[in-house]
Amino acid sequence: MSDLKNDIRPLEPSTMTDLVESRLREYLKRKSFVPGDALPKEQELADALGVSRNVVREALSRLRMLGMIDTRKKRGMILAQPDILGSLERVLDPLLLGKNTLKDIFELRLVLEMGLADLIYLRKTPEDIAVLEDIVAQEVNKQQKPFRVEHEIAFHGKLYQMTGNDTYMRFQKMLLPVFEYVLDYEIQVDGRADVGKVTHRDLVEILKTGDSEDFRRGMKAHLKPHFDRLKP
Amino acid sequence: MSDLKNDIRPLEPSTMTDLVESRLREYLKRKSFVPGDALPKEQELADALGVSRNVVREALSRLRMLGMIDTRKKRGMILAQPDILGSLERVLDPLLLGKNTLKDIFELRLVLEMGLADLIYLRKTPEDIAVLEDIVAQEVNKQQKPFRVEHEIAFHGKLYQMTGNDTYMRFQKMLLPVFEYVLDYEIQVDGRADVGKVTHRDLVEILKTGDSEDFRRGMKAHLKPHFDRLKP
DNA sequence: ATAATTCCTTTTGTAGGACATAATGGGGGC
DNA sequence: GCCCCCATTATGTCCTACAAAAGGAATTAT
Repeated sequence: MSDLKNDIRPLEPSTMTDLVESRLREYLKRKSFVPGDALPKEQELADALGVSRNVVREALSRLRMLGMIDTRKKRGMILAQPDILGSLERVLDPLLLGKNTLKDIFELRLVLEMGLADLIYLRKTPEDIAVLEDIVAQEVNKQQKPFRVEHEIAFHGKLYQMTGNDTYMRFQKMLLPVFEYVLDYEIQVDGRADVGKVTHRDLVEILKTGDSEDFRRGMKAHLKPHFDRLKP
Repeated sequence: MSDLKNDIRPLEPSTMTDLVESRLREYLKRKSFVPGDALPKEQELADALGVSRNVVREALSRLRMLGMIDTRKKRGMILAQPDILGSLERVLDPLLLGKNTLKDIFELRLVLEMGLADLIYLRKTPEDIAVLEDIVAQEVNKQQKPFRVEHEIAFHGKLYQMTGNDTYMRFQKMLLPVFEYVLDYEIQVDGRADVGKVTHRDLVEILKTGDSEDFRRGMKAHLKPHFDRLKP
């Protein structure tokens, strides 16, 4: 279906800024700059490309937003390590995304939850378990809606932190608002807000005694209501 | 550790362009525009914000890159549906990323592979299986390096397509180059390039006769050499 | 009267110049 | 030799002007 759109690009009328942006990106790649290297000045780039400094600045502004370059007055610009998720963050607004994308992200978050098991069993420590037990201990006090969500975030957030994978954790955190948004919508439509048979407390118990397969099965059961929502 | 960096932002010296960008984003959110709505003209925005059109244009250029807005001459600008992965694509260059991020992405890709099972068993069709069998049938002819990679991509790509989740599929496709890059590096270092005990052919067999748990176990075995690389 | 064409208006895209600002590196003073 | 101050310089911001494209209006032909 939309498979084609990945192979052949929609051919949008590109402006000078677009061209300069891609030329700059290509230039950075070709010269194999490493983070920290100094880049030519704006005026030099403009002259070399045969465009006005204005256009160059618009293109640079984009790269700057992505964190690919850092600029400081007088020093000029230096290549930086882009924050890959920073750009995602700006765009991940439930209100801006289409229905299909929202559905995709909902599923993606479930996939990420299921994938926790392998990494967690590779890196969990007794201290981590203690923190988790602390979190579930406070669960009983927090049954109302705002507290429940807060608790969800604390628990699952800790799990992600235990993977020792920052990117993974941040990515999941960014997906959460979209997830909650879709959930709220679905609940408004069909009314049910079931909760899985396996609780947070059960999951912690599995972490202490079971293996990664057990944990994954437990997580699947914990998330079952969400999986049941998925359409074939 | 870098947990703090998510709660309190590094306070970078923001330029007018940065401010305008965030103001615009906030404005779009607050007015709850829907895709297709017309936005004020550049000059009006500049006047309202008390900055030059130049600054506004730099900010708009960023939003345009993210696909949040579309502009056509005379018509003005309209809100568009951002392509959430488009921005990621621009930044996901193995040469630009730090070592930690590369490692994170390597792991993330493994997590995504493990998560295939649930969605695939929800949506696979007999036709999909037939295509997969076709792909593995050609496996024998392609053992040399470039062909092997191509075959890997064909097989795993088809699996992702079977999830019916476009975002998931594109995301994985983007991660692949990074994955291969890390792999090449690791192999250069320690020389071994093992392959899992479970082959593609085995996986297809499981798809035909087993359940999602079987498939997941099979995938884990298939990816075992990669998992073994992970450090605790 | 309707349809097609042409012209006009409007808004974005690009150019070029000017000046403020801040940080750096060197020169001068102690 | 160390510290402070200043000139230099690259970026940040503003302004003006004009080209180009695309809608809309007006005009003409059928």
